[in-house]
Amino acid sequence: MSATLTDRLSAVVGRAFEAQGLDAALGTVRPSDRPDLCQFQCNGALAAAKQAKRNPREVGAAVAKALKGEAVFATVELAGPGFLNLTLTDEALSEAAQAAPAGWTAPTPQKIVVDYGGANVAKPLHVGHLRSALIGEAIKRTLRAVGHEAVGDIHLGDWGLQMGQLIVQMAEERPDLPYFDEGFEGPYPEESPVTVDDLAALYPRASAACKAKKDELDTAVREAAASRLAKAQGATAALQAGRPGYRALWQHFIDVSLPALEADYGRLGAQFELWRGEASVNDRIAPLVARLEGQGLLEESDGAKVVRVARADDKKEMPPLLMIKSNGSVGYGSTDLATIDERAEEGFERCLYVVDKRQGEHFEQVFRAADAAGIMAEDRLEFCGFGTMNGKDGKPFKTRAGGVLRLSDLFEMVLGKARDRLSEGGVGADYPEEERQAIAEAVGMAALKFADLSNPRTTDYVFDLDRFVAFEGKTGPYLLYAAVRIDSVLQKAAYEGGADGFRIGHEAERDLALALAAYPDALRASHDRRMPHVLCDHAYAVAQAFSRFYAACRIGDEADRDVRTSRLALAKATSEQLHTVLDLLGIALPPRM
RNA sequence: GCACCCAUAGCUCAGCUGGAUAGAGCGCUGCCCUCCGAAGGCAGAGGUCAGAGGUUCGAAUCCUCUUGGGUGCGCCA
Repeated sequence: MSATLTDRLSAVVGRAFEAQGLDAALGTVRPSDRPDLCQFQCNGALAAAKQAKRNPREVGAAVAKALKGEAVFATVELAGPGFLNLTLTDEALSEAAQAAPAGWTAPTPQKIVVDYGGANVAKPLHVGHLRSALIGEAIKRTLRAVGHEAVGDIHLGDWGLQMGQLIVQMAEERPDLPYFDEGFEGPYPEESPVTVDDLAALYPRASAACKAKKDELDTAVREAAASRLAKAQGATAALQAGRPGYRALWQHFIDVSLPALEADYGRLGAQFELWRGEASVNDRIAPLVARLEGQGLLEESDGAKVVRVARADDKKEMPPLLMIKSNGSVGYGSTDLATIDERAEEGFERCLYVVDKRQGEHFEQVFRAADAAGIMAEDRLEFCGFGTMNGKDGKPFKTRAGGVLRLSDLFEMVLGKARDRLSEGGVGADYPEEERQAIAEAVGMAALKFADLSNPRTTDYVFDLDRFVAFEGKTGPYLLYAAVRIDSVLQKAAYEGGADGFRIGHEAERDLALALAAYPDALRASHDRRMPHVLCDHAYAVAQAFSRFYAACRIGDEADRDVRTSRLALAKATSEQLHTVLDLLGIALPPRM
C-alpha cells in the first residue's frame, strides 16, 4: 500500500510526538491554511496540550526541535498558540511530485459492484439522470484506480408498476394487438408494435391515466383514475406471473429502449459491465421469500408479506420492507433484496448505490433486511445518495414548456454552443470538419460533466444551462484547454524526456510541484468519501498552478538547457496527471482544440 | 404530526477529524499577447458564515433553541 504525501509527513511528525511520550496520531499533517507561511501544518501540539495538560508552546517547541533533524523539512516553525508550520525542501517536494503518479492504494482490495444509472425502460433519459451516471462512473473508476475490482450495473427499472401502466395503455389504444388476447397461441410478432419514440409518448399518457389531479372534485374522474391504476397493478402482477402476451410485449419495450439508452450513456462515458434489470432477479424472489419465511423474518400484514426492519432505537418510524404485495406482485423492495442476494452469491464483497438521496430510507430498509437475513452485512452495503437537481427557482427543473428536458436535447444544446465557440475563436479553421465535430463534442461533454461532478455528491444543486455551457473559469473546457496547451508546448519543444527530477528554482515551479504532489491525497479522499468533486477541485488546482507557471516562466524556449529540461519534465508530469484525473472523472480529451 | 437535510460575497457554491487573515468561479473595476495557445494570467472592490444562547484556550464547523427553505414517512420507483 502506497502512502500519500501527508501520510508520510504525518508518520515523521508522529514519531516526534511519540518521542515526547505522546500519541503518534497527534502528528497528523495537512496542507497549510496559510500558504504564505508554509506548505503544511500540524496542529497536534494544541490537542496534545489538552490531553497531557502541558503548555502547547512547550510541546510544540519540543516536537519542532526533534523535527529539525528531518531531511524532508526545509523549515519547521512554531507559530501562534502552537501551530507547527512545515515547509519541504525543494528536493523532497520534487521527489513527492515525481512519486505522485503512483497514487494511493486501498489497504484491502475488494470486489465491488456499483449500482448506478437509474434508467427506466420506456422513459428517455432526462437531465435528472445525469448525476447518477456521472457520479457512479467516476466512483467506479476511482475504486479501480486504488486497487479494487469494480463493476458497474445499470440495474434497469423494468419490472415495476410502470410496465403494467404501459401494457394497459397499449391495450386501451391498440386492443387489436395479439398481446392482449388470452386465447392467442402465438407466435407473437417479431416486430415491435412501438418505436422508442412511441414509448416515450406513451408513458406520460399511461401515467396520467392512473392519477387524478389533487384538486379533482369530479368523483367520476377520480374513480376512473383509481380503476385504471388497479388495472395497471393487475397487469404488473400478470406480467410478473408470466402471462405470455404481456411478456412478449414487455420484451419489445426492452428491445426498443436499450439502443437509445446505450447511445445516451455512451456519450456520457458511462460504461456498464452489467446491463441487468429488476426483472433479471424475478426467479430468485420465490426461493428468497421461502428462505425468509424459514428464518421467521416474514410476516403477513394487510394481505402482503413483509419483513419488519424497525429497531428499538429508531428515531423515525421505519416501515417494513414489502416483499410480496397483497395482489401477489413484487416491488423494488423485493427486487433490490434479491439483487443483493445474487451479488453476494457472485462474490461481491460490497455494493454501492449511487441513487437519488430521497431513496435513502428505502435502501435503509433493504440493507437491514439483507443483514437480518444473513445475505450481506449492513456495513458492506453503501448508500451513496446524491442531491436532487432543481431549476433556478429552487423547484425541480422544468423546461420553458414545463416538461422535463431530455438528456439528448441537452447534449445538442451544449454541442451547438461548443461549435459556436470554436468558430468564434477561429479555432481549428483549418482542421478537417470531422475533427471539429469531435472537438465540439469533447468540449461540450467536458463542460457538462465537470459542471455536474464539481458539485459535492450529497448536496442539491441548481441546474443552470448557462453555467453548464460556460467555457471559462472553473469549467471542463478550462481543464481541456490547459492540458492541450501543455501538450502543444511539449510538442513544439520536441520533448523526449531526459530530466533527472524537477529542479525547482522559481516560486511558480514550487507551487506546481506542490499541486502535483497532492494527487494521492486527492485520490484517497475522493475514494474514502465517495466524492468525485474532490478530484475536480484537485484537477482545477493543478491546471491553475500550471497556468500561473506558464505565465511566469518560459518553458520550451527557455535558454538555460537544464532549466528547460526540468520545466519540460514538469509540464509533462502535469499533462499526465491531468489526463489521469480527467479519465477518472470520465472526461475525454481531444488531442488539440 | 414524526424524522432527516440545508442556510457562507450581488449570483452559483467549496471549506476534510473544531484552529491562524473564511476560499473558488461567475459578475464588476483596472492592467497583461514585438514572448511556447488570452477558453489564459495579475491586481482590486465585495462577508454580522440566517439569528440567539452554550461547550472550548479557540466555533462557519460541536450542542440547544428560534426563524426561513427542502425532503421522506407500506402495497410508485
